[in-house]
Amino acid sequence: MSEEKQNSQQSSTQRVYQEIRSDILTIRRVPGERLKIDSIKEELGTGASPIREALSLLTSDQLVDRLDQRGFRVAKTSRSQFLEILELRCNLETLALRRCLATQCKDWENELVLAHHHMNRSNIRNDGQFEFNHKKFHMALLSACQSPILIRFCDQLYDLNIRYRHLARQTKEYSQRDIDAEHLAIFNAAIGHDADTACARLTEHYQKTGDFLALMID
Amino acid sequence: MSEEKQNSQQSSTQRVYQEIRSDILTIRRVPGERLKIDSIKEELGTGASPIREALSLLTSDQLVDRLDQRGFRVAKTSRSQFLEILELRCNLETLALRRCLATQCKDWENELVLAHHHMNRSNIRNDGQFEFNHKKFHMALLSACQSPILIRFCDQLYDLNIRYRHLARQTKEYSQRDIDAEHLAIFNAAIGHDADTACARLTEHYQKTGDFLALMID
DNA sequence: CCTAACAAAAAAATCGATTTTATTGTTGAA
DNA sequence: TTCAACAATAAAATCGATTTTTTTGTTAGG
Repeated sequence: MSEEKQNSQQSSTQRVYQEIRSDILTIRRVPGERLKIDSIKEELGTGASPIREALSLLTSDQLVDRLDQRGFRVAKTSRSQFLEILELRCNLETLALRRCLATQCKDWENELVLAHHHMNRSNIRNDGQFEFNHKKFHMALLSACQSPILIRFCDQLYDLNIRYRHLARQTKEYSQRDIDAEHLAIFNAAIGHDADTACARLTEHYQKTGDFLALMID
Repeated sequence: MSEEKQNSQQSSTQRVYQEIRSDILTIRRVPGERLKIDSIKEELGTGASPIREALSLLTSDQLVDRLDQRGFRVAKTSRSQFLEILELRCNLETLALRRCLATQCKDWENELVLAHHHMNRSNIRNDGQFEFNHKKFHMALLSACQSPILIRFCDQLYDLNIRYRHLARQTKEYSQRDIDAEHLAIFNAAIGHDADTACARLTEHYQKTGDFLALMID
């Protein structure tokens, strides 16, 4: 009902933006690939203007490169960028997490509990929402840091990293490891207001996933 | 010669982007102001498409807000955002600076020496390039950190901060304090490979300017 | 065989006009 | 007076066509 309304209200630019964004994050459009306006026009059944605008927006997400007078292409990936993202996430997210814990905010705890629960539920039921709820959980850890710009940076880095997960998945079977336990350890430390442990578990979590993925990339 | 060529080569979108960006950074377009396509069309003598694209690019810089179906406006400023930028800059730039010092790169030192020299020269001669060279100096401090994304974040934050300097300038006389000495202290510590001192001087520098500006904003 | 000059094709960039959506202003009923 | 419904206006969003620019392909000269 409200979804239908939203759908018709949503601008063509937004629709194209979401569509191409999702294609890039899941490697349906591969790194380095040219994004021809005419082709996309046919694919998505829309004019050139919304497409160009959507691609412009995607350049700010660092998911698309704009070459003046030579069109757009999907941003390239590289092993060095993967490691760069990993390190930045560890740095920025622990910074944000520490601030959340410092504020002692009840709303934050509640949000975090729910996010963790939803993530686990998606995982058990395998309802196809795990990716979505996984991001929700990680962002919930940072949500009370009182710094919208920092949150934005972390959000961007999260999305940039998704591509590498998909790249690794293509290469080999992507094991579940014991991600649940890792999440739980972060969660418990956060709820227990133990900043040092929470940050340590968070960076361990990223580092482990990182080591695992790094084997498969490049 | 090559400038003329570049000028004609430069796309209309790029020209509009630079133009509006500069207007926003210097408060010629004030925070919150609506950016009407038609008005800008007349002002800059170009069509709607390049303008919409340029504005889309500016949203990624966080200098413009896009309200779906309701156009664009100059991003608002606030005291809390000012403090947020200040704190993030201290955190991210010291992170980058430490990495530069860790790499022991000769090219970096040379670049830094030149940037510092150019900044001082502009200041003495008052050649109108100080703003430009000041940014160059600060970015030179970070340039060898081996993390393009981190540099990009710092660059964005630098530009976001410019607006607050201009806002403060409008309010009252903007004193030179002893900025030269502060820069020199950072420079010397960096050249001397003293990471702790360099970072301390850098954050002091920002904090001092911050305290000064904070009095005048809001 | 290689290269430079040119022509043809493809694609990007831009424009002007049209369509859609939001905003403003007006009227009339409670 | 106050509010709702509607009409008029203004602006955003989009489209289709045109203009530039780049890329590709071909030929002639060395």
